[in-house]
Amino acid sequence: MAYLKNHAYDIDTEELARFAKAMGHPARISILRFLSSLDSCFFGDICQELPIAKATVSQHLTELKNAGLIRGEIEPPKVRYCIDRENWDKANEAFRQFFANIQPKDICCDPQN
Amino acid sequence: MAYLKNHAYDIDTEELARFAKAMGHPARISILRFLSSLDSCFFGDICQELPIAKATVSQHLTELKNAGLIRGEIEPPKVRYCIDRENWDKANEAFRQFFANIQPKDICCDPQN
DNA sequence: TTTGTTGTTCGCAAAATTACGAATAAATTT
DNA sequence: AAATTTATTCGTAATTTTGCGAACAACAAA
Repeated sequence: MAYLKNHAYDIDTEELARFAKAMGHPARISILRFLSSLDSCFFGDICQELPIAKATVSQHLTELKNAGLIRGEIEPPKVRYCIDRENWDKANEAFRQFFANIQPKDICCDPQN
Repeated sequence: MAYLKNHAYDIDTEELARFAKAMGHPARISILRFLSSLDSCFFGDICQELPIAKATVSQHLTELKNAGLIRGEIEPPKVRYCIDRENWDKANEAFRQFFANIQPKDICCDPQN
């Protein structure tokens, strides 16, 4: 549901959430792992790696494209996909910073620490 | 929708996707940022930070708990929340490895590189 | 021109997500 | 005992997500 106020969360938070959301499904993690393990490949190659129908794979690819994590270019009659380097690095940095910002361990409340 | 086959994706992929999914909403990123900036705090403190109703905050906290990223313990009549260090580190490492596994830049297909 | 290959889009259904106010539960305070 | 504080749960609604098969579009090959 869309918020009435527009900038309810700050830009960095929204961006990190968008990257995380795009990665929030095992099929999409699989696609990203596969694509990041090679230079590029065709839709059909990705399809073979996954236990789901091609229509569904296509949907997941669209979501990853919308999040900026991958690119696709038509090479008739095929479509070549690859990681979008620029945004991949951006996402990497966003996650890195996010996790790095935690308080030092010795002053955390958690009784198990 | 649940898959018919059980182990359709490997464990690491499922785990990373679960962490990512939990982080896939700006309210939950905000909660995690807030909690990781201090040792611990009460539900009410978190609520004040967010532009949504307390019932919704409670739901988001439950999701973060289910993903293992936070903990909550009752201190009547309040509830104290904090980051789950163990799983936080696990998630950090999972994301770090995920992004690190990409092929070197010079052999990627992307024409913009 | 017909046929085949490749991948997206359409139409649909089931389930999950996000959100809220009201009701509830649990404990303390008055 | 009644009232207050704190946070969760319930009930409900709107939207999004996930998934599939069938239909479609675009191009190549026969």
